[in-house]
Amino acid sequence: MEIAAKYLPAEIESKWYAYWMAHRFFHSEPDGREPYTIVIPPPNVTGVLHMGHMLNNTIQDVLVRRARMRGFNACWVPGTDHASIATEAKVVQKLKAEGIEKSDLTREEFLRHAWEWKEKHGGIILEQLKKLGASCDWDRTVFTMDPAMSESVIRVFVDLYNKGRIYRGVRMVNWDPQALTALSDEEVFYQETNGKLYYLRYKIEGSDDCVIVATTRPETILGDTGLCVHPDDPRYAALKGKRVIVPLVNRSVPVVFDDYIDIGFGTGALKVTPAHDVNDYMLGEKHGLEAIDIFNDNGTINDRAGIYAGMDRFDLRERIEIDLREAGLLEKTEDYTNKVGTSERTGAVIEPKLSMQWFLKMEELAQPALKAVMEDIIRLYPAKFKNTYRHWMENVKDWCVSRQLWWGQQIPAYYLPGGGCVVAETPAEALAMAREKSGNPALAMDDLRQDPDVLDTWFSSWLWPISVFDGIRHPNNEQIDYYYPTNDLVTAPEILFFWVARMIISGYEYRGEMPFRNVYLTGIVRDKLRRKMSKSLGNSPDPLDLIARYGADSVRLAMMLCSGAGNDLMFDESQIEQGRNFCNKIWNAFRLVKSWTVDESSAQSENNRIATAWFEALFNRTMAEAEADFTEYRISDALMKIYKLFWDEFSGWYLELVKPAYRQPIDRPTYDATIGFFDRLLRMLHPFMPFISEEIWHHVAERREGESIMTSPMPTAQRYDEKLLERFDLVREAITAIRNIRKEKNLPNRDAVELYVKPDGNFYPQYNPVLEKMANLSAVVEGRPAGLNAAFLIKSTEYFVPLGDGVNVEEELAKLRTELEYLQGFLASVMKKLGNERFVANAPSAVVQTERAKQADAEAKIKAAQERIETLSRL
RNA sequence: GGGAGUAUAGCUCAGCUGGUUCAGAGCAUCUGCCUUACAAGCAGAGGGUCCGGGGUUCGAAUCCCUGUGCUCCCACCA
Repeated sequence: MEIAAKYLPAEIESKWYAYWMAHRFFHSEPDGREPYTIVIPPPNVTGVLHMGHMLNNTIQDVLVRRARMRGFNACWVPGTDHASIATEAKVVQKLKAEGIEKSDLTREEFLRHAWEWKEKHGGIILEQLKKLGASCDWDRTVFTMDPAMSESVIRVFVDLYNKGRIYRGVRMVNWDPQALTALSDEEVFYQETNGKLYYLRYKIEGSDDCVIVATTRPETILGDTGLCVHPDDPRYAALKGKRVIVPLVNRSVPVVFDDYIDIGFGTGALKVTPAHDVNDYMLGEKHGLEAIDIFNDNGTINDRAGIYAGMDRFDLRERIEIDLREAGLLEKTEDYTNKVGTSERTGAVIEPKLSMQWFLKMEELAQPALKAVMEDIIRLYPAKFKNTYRHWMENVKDWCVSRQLWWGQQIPAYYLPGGGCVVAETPAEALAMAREKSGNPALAMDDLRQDPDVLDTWFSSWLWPISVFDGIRHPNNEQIDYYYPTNDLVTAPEILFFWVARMIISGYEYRGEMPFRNVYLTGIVRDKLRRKMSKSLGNSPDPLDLIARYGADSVRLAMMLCSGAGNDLMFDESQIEQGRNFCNKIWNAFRLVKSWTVDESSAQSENNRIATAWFEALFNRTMAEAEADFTEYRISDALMKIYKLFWDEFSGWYLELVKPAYRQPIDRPTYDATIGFFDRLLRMLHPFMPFISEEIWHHVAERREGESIMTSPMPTAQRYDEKLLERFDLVREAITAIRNIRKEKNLPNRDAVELYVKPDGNFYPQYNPVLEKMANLSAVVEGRPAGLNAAFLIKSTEYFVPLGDGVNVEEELAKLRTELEYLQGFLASVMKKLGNERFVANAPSAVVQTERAKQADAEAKIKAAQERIETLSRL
């Protein structure tokens, strides 16, 4: 059969993915085996695959496939996140393009559009994961707004409310006066804006003196309820107990003292407008100042601002400036640039606005979660994130769980007509509670008003490892009992707090147990300029395009090769080329082996016997090293070792060693050993490169229908002959040295040369067949050649390659002398160390031993060099 | 402003409790080779003030102090 000289992934990938799906290899159900569970960090339901997903999901797939091959009942639960902010924004945008404003729709109408959008786009990202080769149990696909999920979320909210952990409180939100909605911090852009700093005069009550206050927003004086200065500021010491008059408004407000104030900024005096600035709000809380909200939701001024009512906020600023100037209350203005928050959606300038929000008390809940990580019950990889984690958990703030959106789980709080509210899982329960609470049995559902806000998206995803197994609603079901706690979580460090920490908290609160044992924190995928890859920058390649051009295995390999845990990944397409080249290498190694014919009668040659024994040992050593890497989640290191094992050792040395001459057959034992090695190598590679390994695995031996490399057992490290590996390395050194001589002396590779050896304890003649084949020797002769020669030393063994004419004796001598000089210097440094009594006394004996060995080694080499100089000089 | 991390070859990184795997790997570069599996390859080679400055020690890439650069998280300055 003709086999393509280059690996062509496209057909092979779709063929095998379909095969895996048809045989339900990804599916898991509880059984007698030990489970291995990963829950996917659910991607945004309306998102598309980006490079971060590629990295993240490749790692998960490597872990899952490896666990599956190691005999675990592996279960990787996929799903998507409703991502209320991002999805709602997209739906709003889409509707806008159709000429529909969100404000024109009822909540129900809007949600219908949103669900439609979700149905249309929600599956895309999961389909993309399949292209990558992800072995998720697709039968278990979950969406954070599935009825069961939402029910779990609501149940938890009610439970926490009943436990007294959820409360309502006031908080500043970013208000978009154009979209008439609150925005999350992520949706606010801070832009450098040229504005003015206004210096206003506040009259001190009962005096003609003034305090000058600098502000960028003079219009907010309408909401001023205080003036604040630093307690240690000598300029304002006299203001103790005084009140000042707000300009134009003529309101008398107290002067308060707080070390929040930056004495050096402006005049060191701050006007306090609790309703319109976050910091002012904090000051107001602290000092008991009233909050006067002067804005309507659309950014115009409300009735509390007296004569200015109805004006737009920017018109008001100009108007106020004029009025202040006329009243002589404006000291001066200065040009000033500051950062102004604007809406990502509408571009409107954000108005900080007070609003009622729902909060979850965190401090107590956080304790078990803090402890679990600090005591390594849950391990973070890399461990450096423990510090960051601790810092956050020790200073955890209450979690604002309400969002002013429609897409998400609506908060199950119902307000009574006469004030007060009830919190219940269902409207029916709420009604019953409301009737009881109000003492009005006639109360109807329509009399209750449900809180319009939805829950923060993280409030559903923090339950993810439990809720995907329905463990909130049915805490003792078979699934959760079997799969929980999960094993590994793979995610980005950016969401360590938002998501990981909170999952740990909910795990302890709702299962009394950690949600996962290990957290692998990936790096961030950046471009060559170290910029984070993002859609807005347009610097992210399309992952599907990369897969189409290079194959999924190449892309997976590229992601894995350069991504130690927690290290950012500087993405460059050349890395994928490296992956593709490796695929090609594997492919061609397979082509070579496939081309061999077997001679059943001939016995295994000595050369082949050594080769197979050597590779057997090397395979086991590498396997053991890779296993050790895996236990520490050093996945890139493990891959690099396997990569080198295949490319350098198997292809470069082993195959070259056993490769028969052109069109010559190979003996049966060697052929079988080679196929066996290939089989095991493919299985080692499979978690990283599932497609090509499956394809070739089906070619290297006869397989039955339904067999798959992904369900075959992962080889395990066996005991191996270390001595053999050490000795073989000496042979390889000799071969490299001979190749060097050939290159230096221009001895063509195809011309066989003789090798002379002065055998000693470090020379093993049984390996001569290897030497002969790999270095193309005509013979290995004991002793020293008569004429001119090139020599080298390996350990204590001297080797010589006889040379014809054309050797420059002077050049050789010069080279030897510099080498001798270096050796003598080296010996001197070793002797100095050994001559230091404190070193000999204090250093561990092993260290002293190695120094003595260095000494002996150097002395031997010096002796050999001197001898050669003598012989050469005589010529 | 508060906190954390990091600095090693041109690039991306290993280097664990100080001591022969102490200066490493992969990629890139350079030099030979179209050698019947693979030029997406083979064989070789070069490349470093381990960020600067102090200290501890017989001994420091490794531990301590300090300066500088970069990155991230949180809070964002009237």
